[in-house]
Amino acid sequence: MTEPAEISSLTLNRLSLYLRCLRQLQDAGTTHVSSGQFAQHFELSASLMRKDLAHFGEFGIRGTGYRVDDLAARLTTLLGLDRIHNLAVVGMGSLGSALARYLSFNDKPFRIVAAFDVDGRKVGHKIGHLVIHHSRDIPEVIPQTEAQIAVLSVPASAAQQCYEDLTVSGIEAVLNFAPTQLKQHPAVRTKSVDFQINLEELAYFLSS
Amino acid sequence: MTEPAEISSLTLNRLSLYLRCLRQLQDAGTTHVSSGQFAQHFELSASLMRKDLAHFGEFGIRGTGYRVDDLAARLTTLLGLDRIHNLAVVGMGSLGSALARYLSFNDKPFRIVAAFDVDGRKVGHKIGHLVIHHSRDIPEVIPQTEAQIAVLSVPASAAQQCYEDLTVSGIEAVLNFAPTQLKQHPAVRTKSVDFQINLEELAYFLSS
DNA sequence: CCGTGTGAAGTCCTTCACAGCT
DNA sequence: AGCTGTGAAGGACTTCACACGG
Repeated sequence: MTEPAEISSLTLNRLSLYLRCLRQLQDAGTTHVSSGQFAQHFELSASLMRKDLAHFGEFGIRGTGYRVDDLAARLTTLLGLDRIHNLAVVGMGSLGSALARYLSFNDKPFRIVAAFDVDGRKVGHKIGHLVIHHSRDIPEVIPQTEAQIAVLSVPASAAQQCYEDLTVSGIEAVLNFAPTQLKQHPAVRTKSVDFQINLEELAYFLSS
Repeated sequence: MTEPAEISSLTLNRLSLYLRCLRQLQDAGTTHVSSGQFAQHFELSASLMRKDLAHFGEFGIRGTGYRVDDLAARLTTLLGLDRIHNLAVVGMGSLGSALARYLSFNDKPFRIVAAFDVDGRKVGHKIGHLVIHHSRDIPEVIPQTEAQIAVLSVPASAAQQCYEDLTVSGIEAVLNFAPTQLKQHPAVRTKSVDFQINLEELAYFLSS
């Protein structure tokens, strides 16, 4: 009813999605919405949305629906997006730089506090106001920062080593972009974003 | 037994993953592997792997396991990765450029045949040997190429419009990187890679 | 005897359908 | 009357456990 027993990834990801959609409604000036209208507009499931929300309590008004501002605010708090989370980016190749740039827009609840690369030509240079450290110094530098989450955007061949350096440096979570199956550390929450596998899935269904 | 009834995304994604792992074994010189050894080495499930493969036939030898080369070859064919698939990249910002660069390594079964952006300073310039077209010309240019899959890496605000232009131009599949819920076209297979939502999931579980 | 291939069991996730609140 | 919140039904995915082939 009130407290998260153990919430599934799928539900959590949808909650993020709902919040994003609610913000679109806010921008459009919509103040109230029912689960049915919401589902139709964004091509989602109304009953699933209600079930997802039910994990955390009651958010709506029977007979009326949901107040957009209220639901958005409550989801923001619930997901912890009213706090700033500090990130370390490991691997400042083109992907790492793109992610860093994207995350540096400061209306977001994420802030980059450390950057690493193995390339001697990049080390010491600045990206924004941030010095790039050598990857070998991860265990030394991370504890001096408040970084909780690491974004791992190194080549597949270097990913496992970097991952392990991060785990010993006290990082709490890792978002991996390297196309490799990491041997996971149980105390570090780890997710992979694997665009290659998604592309291969699409390719499978093509006619020719 | 033999023919794909209707294969799930989850199974398909794992098949891609198995193939990737098998290639690591090939590089290490391993010629034979049982599902148990494989699962232990890569932290996967042995019985699930066998079930996944069972969708497509029999691949192993009872009492022995799998021949690495053979299984890798059969998965490659099965997933259609022995053919080249042509891509269009829409949105040549830092993310689109990073993806383009990554995909241009030519041992991969993907080849970029068209690139688009709205930025007048980029249009007409070349990325590698490829001219960047204006996004408004998508419906005109795409049919002249053999592009089957589009990679959509534009800002969220432009994603829906670009998506629709792509669908009318005859694209068969879209891999969306924009953090927005697309209104999907039924004839176009569409997947989203949403790194923001994954990051928010990690943030949820952090202590402070 | 070992490991695959596979029905059956179990678990997790989604949809249905309706009681109850507004 | 309309819509939420929710038990119960249904479906999808994973794990179990063992018959069978090598």
